[in-house]
Amino acid sequence: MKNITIYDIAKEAEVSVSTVSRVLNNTAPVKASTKDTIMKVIEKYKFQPNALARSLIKKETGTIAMIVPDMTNPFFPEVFWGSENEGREKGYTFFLCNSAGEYSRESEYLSILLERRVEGLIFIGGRINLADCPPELIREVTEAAEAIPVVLVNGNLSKGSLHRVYTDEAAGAALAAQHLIDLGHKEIAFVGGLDYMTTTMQKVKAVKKKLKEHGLSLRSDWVHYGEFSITAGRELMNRLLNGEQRPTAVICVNDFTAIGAMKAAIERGLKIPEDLSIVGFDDSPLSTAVIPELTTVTQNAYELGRLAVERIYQIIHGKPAKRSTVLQPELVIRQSTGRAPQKNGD
Amino acid sequence: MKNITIYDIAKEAEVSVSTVSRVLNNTAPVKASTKDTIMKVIEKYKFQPNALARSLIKKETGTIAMIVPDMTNPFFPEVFWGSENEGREKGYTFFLCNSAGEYSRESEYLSILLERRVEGLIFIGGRINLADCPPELIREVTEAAEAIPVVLVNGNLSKGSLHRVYTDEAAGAALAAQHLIDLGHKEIAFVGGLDYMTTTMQKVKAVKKKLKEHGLSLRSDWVHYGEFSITAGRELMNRLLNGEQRPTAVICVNDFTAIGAMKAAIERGLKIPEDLSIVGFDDSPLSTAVIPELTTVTQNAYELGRLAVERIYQIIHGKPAKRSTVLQPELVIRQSTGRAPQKNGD
DNA sequence: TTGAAAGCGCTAACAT
DNA sequence: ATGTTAGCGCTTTCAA
Repeated sequence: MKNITIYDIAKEAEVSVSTVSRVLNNTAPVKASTKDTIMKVIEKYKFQPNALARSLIKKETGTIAMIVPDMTNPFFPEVFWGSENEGREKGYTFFLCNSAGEYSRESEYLSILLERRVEGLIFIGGRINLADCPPELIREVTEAAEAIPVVLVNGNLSKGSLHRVYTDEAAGAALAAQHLIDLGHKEIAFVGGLDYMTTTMQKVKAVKKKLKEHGLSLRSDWVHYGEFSITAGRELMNRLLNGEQRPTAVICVNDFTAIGAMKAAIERGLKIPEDLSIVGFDDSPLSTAVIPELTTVTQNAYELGRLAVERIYQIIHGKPAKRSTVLQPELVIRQSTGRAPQKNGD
Repeated sequence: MKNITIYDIAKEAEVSVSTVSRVLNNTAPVKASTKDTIMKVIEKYKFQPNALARSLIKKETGTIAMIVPDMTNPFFPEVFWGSENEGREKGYTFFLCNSAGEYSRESEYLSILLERRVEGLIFIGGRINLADCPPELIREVTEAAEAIPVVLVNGNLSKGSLHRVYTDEAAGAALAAQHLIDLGHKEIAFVGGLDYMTTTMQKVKAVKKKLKEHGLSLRSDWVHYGEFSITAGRELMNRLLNGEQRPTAVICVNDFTAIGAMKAAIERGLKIPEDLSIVGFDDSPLSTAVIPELTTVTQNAYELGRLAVERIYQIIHGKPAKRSTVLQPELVIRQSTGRAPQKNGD
């Protein structure tokens, strides 16, 4: 069964292809009557113009791609949702590519997407959070950015030469620390996150700084690095609680690890927040799903995604666009944090 | 800056375009030396062949699309992940389209995707779960299915004429009911889900049937319909608990509502599972995030997605493919269910 | 208001 | 082993 084309429509409507094209895109006035007959034929055959052919000549595909590290962390679907919702109105359709944390997949997708002539690329997670990203991996991205607009979400590469949209994670971590300090906590720990990722490092650094400001310090044996998962949070928390002394409050790298940490603590009979306060990061839907509800730092995932698309749009249309946008996080105080327990014995 | 094409490469390498095409696709033997020089030029210009032009002539785009209702429910990202991971190896890139539950968006995407000549379409949620789907909405999908392979995940339309992959939700609900009955529960309620969606209806029906088998019945004032969210679960549970009598166990339409229900119960001072048993549905990551961990029914989200792509692949390649595949769910018993409380007074 | 014709960048016969 | 050429399905000058 031959595919039906604009030629078939033209022939049946007894006009030229250009006229059909004109009614399809209403790019020029067409007599109402001829327009009518053409529309009839189009509907009769349920003709769908081939977007590929159109893109080929117009050099516009109307597609944007997003590369993410992990769809099971609700943070990323929410960023995607923000992007898609913003882009849809503007006529874009979205490719979603999961790297599963493998840099080789990122590379693979990078080249596939370039071949597909996506008009913009949103990169989140993976190599752009590496404290020390191999030059080759950086190069791939900067090269892509020479061909199409690339926006990094919550990450960085090559010293800020690329467009970025991000939350000030350090400020968020400082907020969390300040909150705990205000509650009288002096023994504060940090749990979760790989130590070679900037997401983790920035937070740890900010917590240290904030504690220092108040004459406190972050004990090195109270910093436990690891994955970003619930399981990891649980394990790391157990390790922490196995130590000689235990802190009265814990700041976690994200909500997943915070929940894992909460579970570990509760399993040991600790009461939250009476015995131990816990702060998460992301304000994902999970944070209100647990009991007690999690005190956490907002990441504005939706807004990050939305802004990334807005930026791409500006770049495509040659509008002035600043290279980086910072979102200030906020602390959402819920039930997992409370006043520091009184010291009596220990 | 002119786009660099296969012609530019050919000219610089002093060969014809066909030879370049040959090394690009290694579709025919090319002398090693010429191949070398061509490769050199390709790398020199970082030439990326235009996938649109290729697709146009080959009539293959290497793309598959998935239409989902809601990215914030972790069930859907997991289905997507299953699809993408299976499809990536086979050379497919994925469009992800969120309908946000609006049928008009589904329609819009349907036609956009057809124009983009995706090679397969995975449809999940939305209209395919409607007990009584308007003919027009059905027609749009069946028409799409005439052009490309369409697979419905956990839904149905037009009496099984379309390809389907789904979990036997009724069997899952029966499993849940049986489990509660085995624990001695006689007063069982159902919470969550819109009453005009098949996901909800099938479950309610199955629970009723199972209870009947055991000489029990599902009181109509113990069935509370609503959205599928945590908030809805909470509200509906509150409504349920405001009733004259309360059940000893509740089956929820999904994990979200189950968690909402759990929260409502706990807020009222009920102990789970001592006072009240709760069963969820989906076995999403949430189910192990909460305390107590949720007893739930597996949906095999990843596998559903994977199978959908496998099916599309079979259809494209003309291999025999059965029209529908059913996955049998399993009950995962965790901490939110326990023996029915002893009646003494009330 | 409409038509003819030249491409967009590539692949695939068909030649050589 | 390599080159020539005719499209794929559309948009867009340029003419009429």
